[in-house]
Amino acid sequence: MKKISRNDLKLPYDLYHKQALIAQAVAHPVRIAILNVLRQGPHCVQDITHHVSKKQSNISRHLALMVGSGLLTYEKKGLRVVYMIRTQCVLRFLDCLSQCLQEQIQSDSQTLKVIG
Amino acid sequence: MKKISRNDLKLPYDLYHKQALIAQAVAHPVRIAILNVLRQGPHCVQDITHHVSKKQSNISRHLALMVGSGLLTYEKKGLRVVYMIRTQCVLRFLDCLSQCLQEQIQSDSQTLKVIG
DNA sequence: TGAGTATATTGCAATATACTCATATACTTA
DNA sequence: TAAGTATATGAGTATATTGCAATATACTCA
Repeated sequence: MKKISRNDLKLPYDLYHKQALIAQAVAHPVRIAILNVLRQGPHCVQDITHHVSKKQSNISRHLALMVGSGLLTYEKKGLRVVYMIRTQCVLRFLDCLSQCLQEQIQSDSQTLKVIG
Repeated sequence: MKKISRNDLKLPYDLYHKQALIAQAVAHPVRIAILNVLRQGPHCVQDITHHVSKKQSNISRHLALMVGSGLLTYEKKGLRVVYMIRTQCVLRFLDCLSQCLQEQIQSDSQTLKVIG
């Protein structure tokens, strides 16, 4: 996830790199679980940790990563830090993933039919 | 829908894992570049390699990964192996990434306005 | 101020990923 | 069959990611 090539792909490659960072930020089961919690509304770390049932330090790391990638934002409320989804696109993204799975399953069963 | 006691996320977690695999398969600049080539239509490895300007072995591995994740499929045509996008969702996925970037930029400039 | 709570960060160890070179495989055609 | 071409793969190395335990930081309230 580094090196940039020299020719006509230089411009798009930079764009692709940014897009990859976003996809990467979603590409982990724990992070998807977190996003599905936050989809219901803002939650503090404690609540998220409880829902996802992973260690707090672990959750904290994943949250920091997603903030860094621009997927999430947060507000400090006293002791609590309340995380929330930053842009609508993240939700579309999740829906897109669901649809992908669906389509793959359909495509698979199609293949099965053809094979017999 | 029965209720699960302690680890209520165990079931979805399996789903999230599968979704993460799909996101992961897209989460690399070279793979996004490849997808944008294949979006124009089926291409053989040679062509893709030329467009993306990376080593053939490297491209080959990325292709194999995306086939494994169900994003791509291929047909052997003599010496050539022609790769193509398997399901429409992949294209929506790419569009979604573009939109994400756009929204993030908008959100950023919004923040700038508020601050300064 | 000090105890208590929520969150973030650090230092590992284990594992996964990416890249490259060299080589193997599969196919075509002279 | 031999030579040539397109693609895939093995092996080695470098780097990134993940999870956990321990610790640090930040905040609240008595």
